[in-house]
Amino acid sequence: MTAEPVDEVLGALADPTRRALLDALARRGAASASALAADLPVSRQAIVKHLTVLEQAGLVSSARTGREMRYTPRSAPLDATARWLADLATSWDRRLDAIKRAAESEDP
Amino acid sequence: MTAEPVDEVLGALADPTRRALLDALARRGAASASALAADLPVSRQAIVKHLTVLEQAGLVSSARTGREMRYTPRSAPLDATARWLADLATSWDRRLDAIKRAAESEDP
DNA sequence: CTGAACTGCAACCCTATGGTTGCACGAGAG
DNA sequence: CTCTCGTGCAACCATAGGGTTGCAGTTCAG
Repeated sequence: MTAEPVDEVLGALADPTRRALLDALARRGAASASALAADLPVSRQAIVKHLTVLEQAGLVSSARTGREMRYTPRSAPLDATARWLADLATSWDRRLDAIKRAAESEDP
Repeated sequence: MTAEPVDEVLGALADPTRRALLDALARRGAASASALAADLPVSRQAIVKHLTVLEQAGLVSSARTGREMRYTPRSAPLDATARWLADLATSWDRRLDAIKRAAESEDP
């Protein structure tokens, strides 16, 4: 049912290290795994793993230049997920409102 | 740095079972753990654990009526998180744009 | 009063996953 | 040509966390 990209985005965003990584990436604009490893308190390998997850979620894109692997943040999935959340919120509100109104018109 | 509620909301939303649980809850408007256990393919105890996580994230509120514990979905954290994500997206865009412009005015 | 319906606590299992280290390989820099 | 930098792969460790079962305690229904 929810095979949509939102799954992966939420999963990716759930990890604090990954969020810090995205933050560092956005600050630099684009960077390699080794460069990012200098910023964060984890090994380069850990960062590579996180970047893989983020890329699968569409939150970063990778491009090789020579021996370097450059990662760039992608905002589109963020926007999509934000809309998804907002829609879900209004959907809840509508439903709860309907239920409340139904109860009011029956009880008293 | 990110001790904000967004942390917990993202973490809570990352789990598919939890999302299904929220969906069932929104559909019913409000329900007890036992009632929800009938809908989902997991034990009541598992559901209780999930509800605890969701409540800590502010996504549901609980109220006891007699021997029943009734849970209600809360949309506010969803909206807040949606706004957070949207803001983050625009922040990225601004930054990347600035970097790109800077590169253009220097290189050629 | 007795039994059924729900909740709450605790002990446990097991897999997913965040993290590490070590090594081998391709590509520039000198 | 050689040295070094950065990547990629693989094995491995340890904890968090999703899930279960069992049991004791409340609160309502008959």
